[in-house]
Amino acid sequence: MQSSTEATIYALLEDLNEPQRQAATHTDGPLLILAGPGSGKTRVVTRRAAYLACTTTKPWHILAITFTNKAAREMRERVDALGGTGGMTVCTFHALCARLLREFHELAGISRNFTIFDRDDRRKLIKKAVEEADLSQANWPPAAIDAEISHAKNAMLSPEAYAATANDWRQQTISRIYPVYERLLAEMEALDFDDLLMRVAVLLKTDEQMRATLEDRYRYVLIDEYQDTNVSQYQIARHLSREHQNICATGDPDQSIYGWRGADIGNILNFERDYPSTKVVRLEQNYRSTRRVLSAADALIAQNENRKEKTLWTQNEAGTPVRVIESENDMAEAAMIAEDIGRLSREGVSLNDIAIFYRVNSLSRVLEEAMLKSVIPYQIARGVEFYARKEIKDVLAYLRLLVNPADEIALLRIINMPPRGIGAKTIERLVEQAKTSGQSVFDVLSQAGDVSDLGRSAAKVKAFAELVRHLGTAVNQPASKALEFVISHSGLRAHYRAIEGTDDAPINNIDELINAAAEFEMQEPGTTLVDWLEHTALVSDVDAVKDTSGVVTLMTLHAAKGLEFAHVYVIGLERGLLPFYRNGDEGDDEEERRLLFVGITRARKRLTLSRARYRMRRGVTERTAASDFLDELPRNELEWHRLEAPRARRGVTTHAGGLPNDFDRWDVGTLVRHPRYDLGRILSIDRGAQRTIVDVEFTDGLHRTWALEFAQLTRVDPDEIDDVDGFQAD
DNA sequence: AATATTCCCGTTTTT
DNA sequence: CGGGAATATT
Repeated sequence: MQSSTEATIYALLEDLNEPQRQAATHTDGPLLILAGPGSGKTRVVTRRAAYLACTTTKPWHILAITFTNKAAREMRERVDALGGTGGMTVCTFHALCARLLREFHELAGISRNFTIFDRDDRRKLIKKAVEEADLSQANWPPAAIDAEISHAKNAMLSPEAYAATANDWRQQTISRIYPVYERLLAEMEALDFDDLLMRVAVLLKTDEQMRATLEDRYRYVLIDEYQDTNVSQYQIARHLSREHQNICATGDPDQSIYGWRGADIGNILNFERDYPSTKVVRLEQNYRSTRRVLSAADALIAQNENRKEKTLWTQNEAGTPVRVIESENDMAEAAMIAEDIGRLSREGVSLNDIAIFYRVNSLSRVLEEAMLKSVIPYQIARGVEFYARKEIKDVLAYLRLLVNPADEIALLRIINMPPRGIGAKTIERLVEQAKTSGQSVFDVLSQAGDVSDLGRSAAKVKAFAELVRHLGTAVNQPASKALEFVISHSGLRAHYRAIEGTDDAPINNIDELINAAAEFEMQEPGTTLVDWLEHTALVSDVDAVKDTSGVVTLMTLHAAKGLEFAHVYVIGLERGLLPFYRNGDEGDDEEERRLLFVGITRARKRLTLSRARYRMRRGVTERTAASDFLDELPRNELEWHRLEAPRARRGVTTHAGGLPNDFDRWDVGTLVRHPRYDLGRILSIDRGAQRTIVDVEFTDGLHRTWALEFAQLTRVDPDEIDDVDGFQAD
C-alpha cells in the first residue's frame, strides 16, 4: 500500500521542472504561483490537487475555484485522471456562491429557490425602479444604471454606502434608484451576479459559525486566475482560509483583463503582504510558444509601466516569424484568413488547432460569412447567446416561475406567450392591483376572480392561472422532464410549430435546450430543476467551446484566456479598437495591452496579427489607423504583408480587397495563384468558344491544365509579389 | 389584441 | 448594423 502511494506520487512529480515540483508538493500554508503564459500552470495545479488528496487530506476538503465552468470541468477531469479524487469541489466563484446561498438561505434571508437575474432581467428591473423613483425613462438609460450599480456592488457598496459616496448629480440620482432596485430584487426573491459574491462575502464576515463550518469543509483552497478577482472574491478567499491559511493563488498580473468589472490587480500584487508566510513560486519557462511568438509577447508587455518585471523564456525553436497583415477592408481581412486557413487545412493542419480572436463580438459576423463562403467549419464561443434567444428565455421563464412564483420578470414574460389574449391593459391592471394590495402579481393572478374591472379578460387570466397551477405539478421532475411538460402543455410547442422557420427555427433551439438539460442530468445525476436553472444562468461564452470536432474557433480576446491553439489570428489591430477607446476618452491602455498579450500568448506555433484599412462599424465604413501596439513589437521578428487595394488605374471594377477576375486580360506569362499549388505562370491559354483552357507552370516545376473558369486561380499582381509572399485577398 | 412597419439609438470586454 | 420601442394597420 505504502509503495503504491509512493509510486503514485512519483508519477505525479516525475515530469515536472524544479519550480513546478516545488509548487506541486507544497502542502500547508499560503502559496502564490506566479505563472507566465504556457508555463504549465494547469498541470501544476492539478498535480498539486492530486498530491494533496493522496498525502495530507481528503479530496472533499479541497476547494478549487476556476474562472469558467469549462475550466472547472477540465480540471476535474484531469485530477480524476490522476487517480480518483471524487468529492473535490471544483467550480467558479459564482457557482460556489450560488450553492452556498441555497445551503445557507435562511441565514441569507432569501428563498432557497431564489432566481439569478441575468442582464436582461436586471435592465427590466431597473426600468421599473426608475419608474418607481419617479424619474424620466428617457434620461436614465437602464444600461448605464446597470453598469453603475454593478460597479457599486463590485466595490461592496450597499445603497446607503453608495449614497454616502455619491458626489455628482448623476450619482445622487442613481443613489435613489439603487435602493429601489434592491427592494424589487428582494420582492422577487432574486439575486444578480454581483449579489451572489457580495452576499457570501458579507455572510462570511458576519457569521462566524458559518465561516468556521466552511473553513473546516474547505481545508485547502485553490484559486485560479487570482489577478482577476474583485473585492468580494478577495474577501471570500480571505475568510475561507483565515485559520488554516491553506490558500493557493495562481495567476499572472500581466494577464489581468477584467479591471472594468471590478477586478483588482492589487489582489495578486499584495498577496505576500496579506499572507506573510507565503511561499512564492515563479513559473517562467514557457513550453507553449515558439521563441518568436514569446519575444513578441514579451516586447509588448514590457511597454507597461505598472508591472512587475518577469523573465519569460523558452527552449522551443524560433519558429516562423509573426505575421502582420494589412488588408484593404474587413471583408478582405476575413477572406484572407479564410483562405489562409484553407491552405493550412490542405497541408494537414487540424482545424481544431486554429483560432481567431477579436476585441468585440461584432467583428465575428464578417468572419462568419467568410467561413461559410469558404466552407470552413467553425464554432463561435458564445454560450450565453444561446440562452439569450427569445424562445429559450420564454421556456426558461416558465420554469423559473414554477420554481419561484415571486419572479415577476418571468411571469410577465410568459403571461401572454404564446398569445392568449391577455393584452397590455389587462397586465397593467394586474400589476396595479398587486402594487396597491402589496401582493405579488402571481398572488393577484391566483385570485383573478376577485380582481375587479378585468372585464372580458377575467376568464383568460383565470385560465392562465389554472395553466400555471397545472404546470406546477412538474416542478419536482428532473429538468428535461419538466421542460417537456411545460413546452407541450403551455402551448409553446404548438405556437412554434405553427411558425414556419427555415432559418434556425425556434423549435430546433427548444429541442436543443431539452438535449442540454438531459445531458446535464447525465453528467450530474440527482440534480434538480433549480440546479439546472442555476447552471443555465451561469454559463459563460467559452463554456460552449467544444474541443472534439474539427472546427476553427472564433472568440473574443477575453474568452481566449487560459486556452491555446497552434495557429492564432488576432484581427482588428486598429487604434480605438485594440486598444479600445470609447467615445473620445481613452480606456485603460495597459489593460488593453495585457489583453493583446493574452491573445498573442495563446499561440503555439504561428501568430498572425491583422488589421484592415477600412472597417464597417455599426453600418458605416470608416478609415482606420494602425494600432500603436504594432509599433511596440520587435520589428525583426515580424513579417509585414500589405495587401494592396485594387488599383483604379487598371480601370476594372473593384471588389473587396483582391484583384478582379478579369479573365479576358490574362495571357501567357500572367502570374497566378492556386490554393493548392500556390504561385504559377501561365504557359499557354487557349480561348475556345465554350471554354478557355489554361496551362500553368507552378513553382514545383510541374504544370497543370484547367478550364479557366473552373480553375481556382487568381491573378497575382507582379508588383505585389515581394510584399505579398504567399497571400492574396479574394 | 395581434401583427407589421418604422424609427431611433447605442455604440466593449462578462459572471 | 441590429434590437427594442413607438406607431400603423388589420
